[in-house]
Amino acid sequence: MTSVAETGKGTRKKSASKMAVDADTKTRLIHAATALFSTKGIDGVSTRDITSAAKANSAAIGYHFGSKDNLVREVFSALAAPMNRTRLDALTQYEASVPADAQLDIEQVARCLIEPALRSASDPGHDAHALSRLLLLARTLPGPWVTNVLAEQYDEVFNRFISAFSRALPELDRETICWRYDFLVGSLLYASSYYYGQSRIARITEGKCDPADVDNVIDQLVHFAGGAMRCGAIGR
Amino acid sequence: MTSVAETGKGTRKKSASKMAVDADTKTRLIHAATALFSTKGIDGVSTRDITSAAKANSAAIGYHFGSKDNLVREVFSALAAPMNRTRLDALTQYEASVPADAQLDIEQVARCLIEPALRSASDPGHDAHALSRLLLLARTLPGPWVTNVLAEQYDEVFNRFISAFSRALPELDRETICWRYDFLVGSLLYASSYYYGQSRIARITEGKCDPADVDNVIDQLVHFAGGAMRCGAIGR
DNA sequence: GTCTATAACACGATAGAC
DNA sequence: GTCTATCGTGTTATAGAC
Repeated sequence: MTSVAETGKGTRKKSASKMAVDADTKTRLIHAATALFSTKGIDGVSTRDITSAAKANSAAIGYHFGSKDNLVREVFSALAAPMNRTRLDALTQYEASVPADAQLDIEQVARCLIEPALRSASDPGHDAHALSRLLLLARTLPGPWVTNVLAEQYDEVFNRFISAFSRALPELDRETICWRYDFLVGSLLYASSYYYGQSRIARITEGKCDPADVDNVIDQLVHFAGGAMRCGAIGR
Repeated sequence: MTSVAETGKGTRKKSASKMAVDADTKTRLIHAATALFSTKGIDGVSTRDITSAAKANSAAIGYHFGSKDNLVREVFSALAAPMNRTRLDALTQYEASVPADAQLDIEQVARCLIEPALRSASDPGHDAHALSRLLLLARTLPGPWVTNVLAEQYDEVFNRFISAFSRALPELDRETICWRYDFLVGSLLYASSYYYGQSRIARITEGKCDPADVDNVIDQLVHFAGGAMRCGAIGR
């Protein structure tokens, strides 16, 4: 762990000295791609845009990733994994703070899901700023890169949060909870889209609803989620 | 076509006889573009894809629309206008059925918004099947075509439904209602995306939640909307 | 690993015959 | 109003020098 263990690779990587100190080409490419995808989409960015932004030559993507599509896959995974770890950690921590036989609080559970997403989506300096847009793209224009990657990154989140909501809402059947969870994800992604392009809601409400007040958006959405989840199942 | 009637070319459109019986080129282009955009996005479809699907020659889009972007605008408007007319008509009709000084029912108002969208999104034979995807694209990748067109088509819907929800929820401030309305739009668009590509919710719930049962999806979402709208404002 | 150069093709737009 | 042909530019991917 401390010494040689990590260097053994096909051709010996970087002699274990500087990791991301001055960012090697591959890392720069990933960062540049992330930033560009977040503002122009995937089809809207060419490999040349990326390599020139990363100050690499135009063949670098082919060399390091094989294809543009593989690059997209790596970018997406690199964004989704830490975001979901944050969510799951927050949920774990909250669950640990509640007695084992007690009900969970719906809003607290919802907050574990919502806050990390909106917090990073609203921060242009945060890498995960791009993530919600990639997720919306994955939903709207499923390209080849979507396959498996979405499932790998999100199935665990789904299962953990469905369990938590079930524990918060013991009287509600699982099917209803799954529907509402998914609807909530839609609201969350949509709200994340406030933070690129001009947001419609600010214009149409003449600034009364201002996405820039992130804390308020989070509170509003958490409350929205609470009300939606809490109401009784359909009697039909 | 038996004689000379169809040969008149210079000006003089179609001599007012057959309108869309055998679909002139311009109409065929719009239909082909709608279908293609709905499955491959806008950047994913070339003008040549459209003209060949419409069995027109490759210069037809330039001639009839001037540019690809104008075509996109026309496609979007042609889809959004009737959809929103349906929604507004449904709302008008419901409002007319309620005494002037009475409260409106939240679920009924929500249903006017939700049902037309999901009903057409889930029907592949319906032109507006493509609309929700274009709307998601407009949110994710705002291209030049978005400008003004979104506002023209949706501002009235926003204002009318905000008023209706306000009448249904007199104790709630307008700002909160606007937030919740917008979150609800996110859920609705996301739910519409069930109907292209493979839907995640069916897989992950092992078929327990099946988008193919459109009536159920509508009921679930209407109920979700009711619960979310109804709960009290944030006390803070 | 980095670079130049280019292959091989797709794009939107348009000119001009019919 | 429809067609062919093509212009100019863009794309991804790759071959080969260093």
